[in-house]
Amino acid sequence: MANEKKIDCVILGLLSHEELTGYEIKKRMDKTLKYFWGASYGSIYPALSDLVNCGLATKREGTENKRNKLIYTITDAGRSYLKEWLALPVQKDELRYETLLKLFFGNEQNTEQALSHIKAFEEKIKKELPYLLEAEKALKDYLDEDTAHKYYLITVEFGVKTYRTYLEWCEEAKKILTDSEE
Amino acid sequence: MANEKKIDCVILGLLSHEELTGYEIKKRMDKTLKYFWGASYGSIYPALSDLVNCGLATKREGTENKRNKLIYTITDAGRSYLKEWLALPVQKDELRYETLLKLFFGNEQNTEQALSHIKAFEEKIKKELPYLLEAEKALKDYLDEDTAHKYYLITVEFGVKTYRTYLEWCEEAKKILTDSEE
DNA sequence: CTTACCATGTAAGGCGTTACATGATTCA
DNA sequence: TGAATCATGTAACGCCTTACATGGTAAG
Repeated sequence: MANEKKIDCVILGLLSHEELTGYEIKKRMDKTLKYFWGASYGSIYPALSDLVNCGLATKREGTENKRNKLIYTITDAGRSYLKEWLALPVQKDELRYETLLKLFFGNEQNTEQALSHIKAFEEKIKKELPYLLEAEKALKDYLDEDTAHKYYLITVEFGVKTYRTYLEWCEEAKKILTDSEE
Repeated sequence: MANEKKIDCVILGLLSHEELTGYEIKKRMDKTLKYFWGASYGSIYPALSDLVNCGLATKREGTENKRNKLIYTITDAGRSYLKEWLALPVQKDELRYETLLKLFFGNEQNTEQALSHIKAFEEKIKKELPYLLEAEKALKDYLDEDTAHKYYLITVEFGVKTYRTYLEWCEEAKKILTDSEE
């Protein structure tokens, strides 16, 4: 198996508590993981083939509501591999915010432009925050139903807290720019 | 010119207020931009060549303290290009935290392991925060010296605020895990 | 009947890192 | 004299996204 390819680990993680198709994996990721780990079909389907080739998952055909599906299941080897990866220290946490990049060079543009970048960022966050709050509520209500829920909650809390901080920062950033204008 | 290649824009941004060598560009980025935009020599040097080929920068040889250097200067075309890019809306702000990924799948490992990922994250943040605070102080003290400083301050404030929130989150995350143990 | 969603994939290309290769100078 | 830092690059490779290609089903 290739060394610690993250997309493989993510998929194994998702498969570790239910069988899924490639399409469903993408949906799961778009709903819950996309805040800290994105993936496209172009990386998911090839990764699934690799996992099968390496014996970390198995593939079988299935039919559901008249639709043909390729259902993937994690193997024991897959579970071991996942556990080994989880035990290793984190290699990299990376943040790449183009918004901050453009603001950093704000002196080369006019104040209005910088403000509009901040406002666009603010709107995006305000649009996404309700989904996180919804997830937070659902997880808190059913925390005891599944031991996995507290781990999901931890990651959602990260999102809620940072998003609220982002909004506070937007206010402060706008203030710094408008105060210095007059 | 290739369409909006970010590394080109970053370099032009840095060149927009001083001439620099490739080596110095890397140092600048490691000190200030690395919190939201990283880059390696393997991307910087080729990008510099591209910029010269496209007429967005010029290269000249220079000697300083007995050392030979290749000094890059932004051209008028380079300034225009930078301004155009700054005026365009932000395309993507991306966060990729492997720490959150491993915690999301925490149910597949033991609580101790999950806690150790949180602690490692906490330590990394605690180690970096002082540098941000130092930069914050310096920028606030000399805010009026240069109109660019308020833009730098905005990005540093982003770091300070989010890092403090990260530390609060670490406490909460640890609490969620240990409370559910007993 | 046509739009949206379900479902699976491939190919080309972009973008970047790591490791390698080289060599000068400074400082302890 | 050996390590650290200054300084510039290349090559191989990894990993991912975008766009393309295809076709079935559900719902309005």
